[in-house]
Amino acid sequence: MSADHRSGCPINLTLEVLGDKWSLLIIRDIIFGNKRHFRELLTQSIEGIASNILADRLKRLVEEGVLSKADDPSHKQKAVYSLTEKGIQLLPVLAQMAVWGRKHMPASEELAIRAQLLDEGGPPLWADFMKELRERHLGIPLKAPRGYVPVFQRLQAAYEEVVARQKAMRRN
Amino acid sequence: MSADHRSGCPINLTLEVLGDKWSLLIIRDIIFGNKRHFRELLTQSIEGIASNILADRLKRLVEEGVLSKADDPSHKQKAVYSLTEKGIQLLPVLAQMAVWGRKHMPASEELAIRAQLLDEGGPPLWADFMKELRERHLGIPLKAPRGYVPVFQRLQAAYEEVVARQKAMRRN
DNA sequence: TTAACCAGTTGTGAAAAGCAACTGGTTGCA
DNA sequence: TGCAACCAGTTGCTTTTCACAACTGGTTAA
Repeated sequence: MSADHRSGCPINLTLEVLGDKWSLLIIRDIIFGNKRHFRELLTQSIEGIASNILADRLKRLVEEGVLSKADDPSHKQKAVYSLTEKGIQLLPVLAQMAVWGRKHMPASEELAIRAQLLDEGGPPLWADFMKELRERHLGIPLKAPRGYVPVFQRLQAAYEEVVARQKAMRRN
Repeated sequence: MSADHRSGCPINLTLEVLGDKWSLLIIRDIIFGNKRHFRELLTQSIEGIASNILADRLKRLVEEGVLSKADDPSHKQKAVYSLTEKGIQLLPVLAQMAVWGRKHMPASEELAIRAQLLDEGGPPLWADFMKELRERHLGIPLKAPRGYVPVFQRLQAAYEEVVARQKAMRRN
């Protein structure tokens, strides 16, 4: 344990990196929303993060090795943020937090559906999702059986279905 | 979702309750260290929490229904903090954070051993541990098979073994 | 009766969060 | 070529939270 840590406890060390109100939300948006650019993360964050805080957190997460930053070849000014393997392995942490929040807090239905699927699928589903993230963020080819529907797509479809159903309900 | 939440996302709601550097450390000490009193949590915290912050967090966690507070019958002034079911169900979150921290951060050996056992035991071990916590904090009798060694005790023994081994190493 | 213990509270300065406006550059289109 | 929209942030400012040390008023055991 180096002198800049409060203790060598694994839980404490995790909290030193992620123990604030925004870092894990940014990672959530990258993982579940596939937000890769500063502007996407800024303007499409439902909680409304401030630009200076976003800039600070992205910098910290890159320094900590949770994210990596690269130039977007299609646009000189665009930066692309990717998860590292260290970042991808935060999925189980996020999944457990989602399960707990859904069960014990007043989650809204359309945002809780992903948590429900993550809960029902459990660790095997998370492992599949992590393989998809490795393909997307690390360029590691995904060997999927024929007919495989990506977890990302299943979560997205379930979310959109709930939103559509809510819209239909409101019309009546 | 009520107006005092930034969003109805389960992950966000979890972070609104636990998204700071201390709340989960307090819960860690209650779960893994069986610290139940203010003074225990204050003086035996390896990270060194300040008394006003501890008081504030305990108050918040009680308000949020993660902890409950009761008088200690053996001492008029003593307050006993217990986990609620909502608090007990944070164990998987803590376990995943411990696993992540151990793997990706410079955890010290004696504090990492618990994380290793939690990792190896996985969800079945966590479920056993949660039953023990229900007995200790909620008074729900634990029906254990004969010869059952509590998870709490196994974690404690493993920790002490590492400490003893380290001490022996230092003598040479 | 006195020293140690109990759960906190108070006062203060330092750090972090939050908001709005702004910077300097790039790109696509007329 | 010129201009509007877009890009990743930065700056200055106010408000809120954190952190440390000292302190409070009461309880318990010897």
